[in-house]
Amino acid sequence: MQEILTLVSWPQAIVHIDGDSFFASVEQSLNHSYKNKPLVTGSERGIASAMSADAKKLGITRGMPIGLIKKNYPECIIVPGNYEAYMLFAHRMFSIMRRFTPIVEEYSIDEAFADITGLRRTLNANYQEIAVKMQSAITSELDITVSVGVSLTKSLAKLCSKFRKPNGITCVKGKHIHILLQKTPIEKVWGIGPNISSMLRKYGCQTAYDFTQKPLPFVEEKLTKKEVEIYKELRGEQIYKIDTNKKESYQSISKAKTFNPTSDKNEVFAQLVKNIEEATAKCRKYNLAAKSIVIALKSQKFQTYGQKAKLNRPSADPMEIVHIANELFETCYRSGKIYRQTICVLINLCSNKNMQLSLFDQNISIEKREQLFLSIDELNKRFGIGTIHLADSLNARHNSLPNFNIPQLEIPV
DNA sequence: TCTGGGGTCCTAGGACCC
DNA sequence: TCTGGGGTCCTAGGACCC
Repeated sequence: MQEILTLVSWPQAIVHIDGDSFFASVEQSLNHSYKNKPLVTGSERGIASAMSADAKKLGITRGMPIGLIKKNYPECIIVPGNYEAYMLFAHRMFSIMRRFTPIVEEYSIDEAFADITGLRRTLNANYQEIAVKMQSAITSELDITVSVGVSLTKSLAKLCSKFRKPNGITCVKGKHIHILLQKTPIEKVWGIGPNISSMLRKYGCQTAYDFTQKPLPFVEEKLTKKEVEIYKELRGEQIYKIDTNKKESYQSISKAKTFNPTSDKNEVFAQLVKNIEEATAKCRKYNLAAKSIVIALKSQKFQTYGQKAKLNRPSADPMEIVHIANELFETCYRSGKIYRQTICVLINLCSNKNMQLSLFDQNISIEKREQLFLSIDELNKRFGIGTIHLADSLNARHNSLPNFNIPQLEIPV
């Protein structure tokens, strides 16, 4: 038996904070009449995105169709997602954490890590007390609850925050890590999914502890770099640093939308064009341009057919991309087949600054079009997404006309 | 969970070059 | 024509996350 390393109890202290049913909690914080009631968010997507504790008690789960919830749980409050509010709450949560330490990583909309190593003296409290202070500041100022984990590494802190939920706090120092790991089934480890865990179970690893007791050469031989890193993290060795950089760019941007299954070619293509418009708009928002695109169609039977193409030049121009996508679409689309989703992925993104124009591009028309789409972005921002769109996506929009008195403008490709 | 939407990173294998 | 060895880059696809 190998001993898990940690002669010192706290070589480093990492906090992980995880919002409890975050979207639902924000809705309840904003509207007190929702408190202590079953509530789900996500009506605009047709499935439950998040459920309040009372909704969970009824048996409502993530991904459950909204129609089914309405039918079976008429008492449940159903609201559309309000992402701006969720982001605002997230920002507040992160700033509260930054009062304690500048080393904060915004991991997702409802999760963050913080490094509080060495702050006991400054803050005049032990690590657990610091975590408790963070938690109560968030709860009292935002009126939501969060679960908190503290341990030696990000992977361990994440296990801790999951250990007691909701509104829990779990603090595990080096000499007690084995207890936490023994109570953690292998598939609950962050980064170990169904595939790797079923493989590890075949080698006798039922719990995270069993995994950490395998010799390092075994892990290196049977698994990949990622699992080796997780193995070390679980043994208390810090591999993943806290990344304080804010996310400001993307490797890829995708848009997918499920619709009522149809074999109507024009409608399927219109759905694709709509996705392209939305993806390229996001691309322009971040001053990015795509070097390649992928389009895919998902059939009613959940088979996916995709095609990829390189663009002549990096672009975020929907008219240009629709043109290429049209050719790809023709090779994917099978007449008579019923489709339920189209997907557009912009990949190999680069900055749109200093973009090289190819020899044959007509610079003036490209610049004019860029101006045009910037103006359209501004209008869509002011009056609502889809106020102005390409004529090709009209067939995908008949159910979602905006309800204000601006005529729909369409731009022919 | 008869299955929504948006991401990231890693690896193996092929193409191509010296 | 056969053979050797090494490097880089790209791509498809797997696996996982929230």
